[in-house]
Amino acid sequence: MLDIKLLREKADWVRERLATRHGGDDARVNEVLDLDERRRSALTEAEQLKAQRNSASKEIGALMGQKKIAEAEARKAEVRAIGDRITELDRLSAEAETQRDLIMAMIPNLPHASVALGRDAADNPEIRVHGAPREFAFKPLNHIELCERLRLIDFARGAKLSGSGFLLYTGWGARLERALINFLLDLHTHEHGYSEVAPPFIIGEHCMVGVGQFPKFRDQAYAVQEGLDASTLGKLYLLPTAEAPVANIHREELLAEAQLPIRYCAYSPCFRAEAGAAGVGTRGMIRVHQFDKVELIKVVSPETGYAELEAMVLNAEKVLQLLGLHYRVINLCTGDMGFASSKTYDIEVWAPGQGSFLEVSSCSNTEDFQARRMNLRYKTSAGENRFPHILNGSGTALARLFVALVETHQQADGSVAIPEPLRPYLKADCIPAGA
RNA sequence: GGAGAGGUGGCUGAGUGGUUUAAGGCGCACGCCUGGAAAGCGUGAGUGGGCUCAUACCCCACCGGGGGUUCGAAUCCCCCCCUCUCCGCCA
Repeated sequence: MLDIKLLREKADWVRERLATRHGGDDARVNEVLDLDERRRSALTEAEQLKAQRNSASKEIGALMGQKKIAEAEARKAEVRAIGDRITELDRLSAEAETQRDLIMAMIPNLPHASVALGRDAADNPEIRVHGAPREFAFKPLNHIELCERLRLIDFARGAKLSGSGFLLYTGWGARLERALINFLLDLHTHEHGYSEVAPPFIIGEHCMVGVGQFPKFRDQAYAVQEGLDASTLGKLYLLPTAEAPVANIHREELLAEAQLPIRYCAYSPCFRAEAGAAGVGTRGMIRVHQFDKVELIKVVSPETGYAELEAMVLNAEKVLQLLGLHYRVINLCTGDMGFASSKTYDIEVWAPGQGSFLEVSSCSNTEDFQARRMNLRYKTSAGENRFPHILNGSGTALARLFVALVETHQQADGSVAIPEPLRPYLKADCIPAGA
């Protein structure tokens, strides 16, 4: 949510900034300003009348105390008329406010000044590259072939259980997934200073609104209902990312400045309906309805927000470095950024079997956009209440990391070598070919 | 799911229709006092919104949330949420 005061005071500038991003050019700024004006004029009049009524009621109380019943009754009749007008004005201002906030909730965040202008993914500047694609002395297999040969994933039975887009990890595959989760959590908690949290996987609608998933992307979520009781539908959702519950941990709170910075990491499965994406790259494990992810969340002061973002990207990159993977970091241009973000870095890992980069992490500073939506504030030592910056980043997504790992470290004999840092977790230095 | 008890400021705890601008206490900040402290005394302190150049005044709202009754609601009525105790069910 943008600051309504910013819209009032710098409407033209806001419109300009919004126009640089995808979906930002149809933001209904004028409508918001009009509703805001209507709200305030009704509110101001209502408040004046309420002040009148309050003092009149006090007088009536005094008259009653003095047993001047007739006089009191006369005043009552007077005030009753004011009451009707107040009811009407309250209705008008509440209506305008609801409408205003409904539209405000659909307006995306403003891009940070350092973000490159652009239309889409083709305009994303590359920030840095680590390593190089591995050269193979044999013809490398893609992850689907590898998973089938090594029985890491049973694609057919996964689909049999839940439909296409759902994976059944088996044997070494299941163990590798679990090893990766533990490896990531340990790395971020022990080496990078995050505290681990384990959130609910089913979350309230307000959490989705708080991080900006709703109302815009409601059709991308799985809604749950209790049994066949349709009246419970729409209240709870399967989380699309741990960002949704974890960023909301301190919603509606007023933190002390000394509590910042807050750094959380959390493992969770992520559920995505991927509505409209059916048939696009649905084979294998690159785009699925459920995948595991370790998420990083920070709540920090605005002064440190962007330094914390840079640090977060490095924390995510460390994962790929330790696993011996080739990757690049890109900066999403204005036209390619997500709804709630002011600045986003994506990390893409090289997958030899695909011959392409796969997005395994997206690190964003949402500035005060999410904090405002969830009413999370902190009190400065000077006593001022401010909205903190809220950052989120994948550290990292698992399914695609799994793909890059097995495709990159496959051996000529059909086995998959396990990078040294991961060995203690898998309790093995390779996934054997004959498994 | 059933029965009961609760939800008031940073904490505690009064308040069942009108000097309550939410008593009192604890804690907090500042000041006085003191060689310094404690005690004591005094002052101050919440959140959001409106008006505004103003973070100055003034005004409105806020006692879990939302409706209602009333000239006036923390207080009365209705619905919902949460916490606790017991029962049922259950990993």
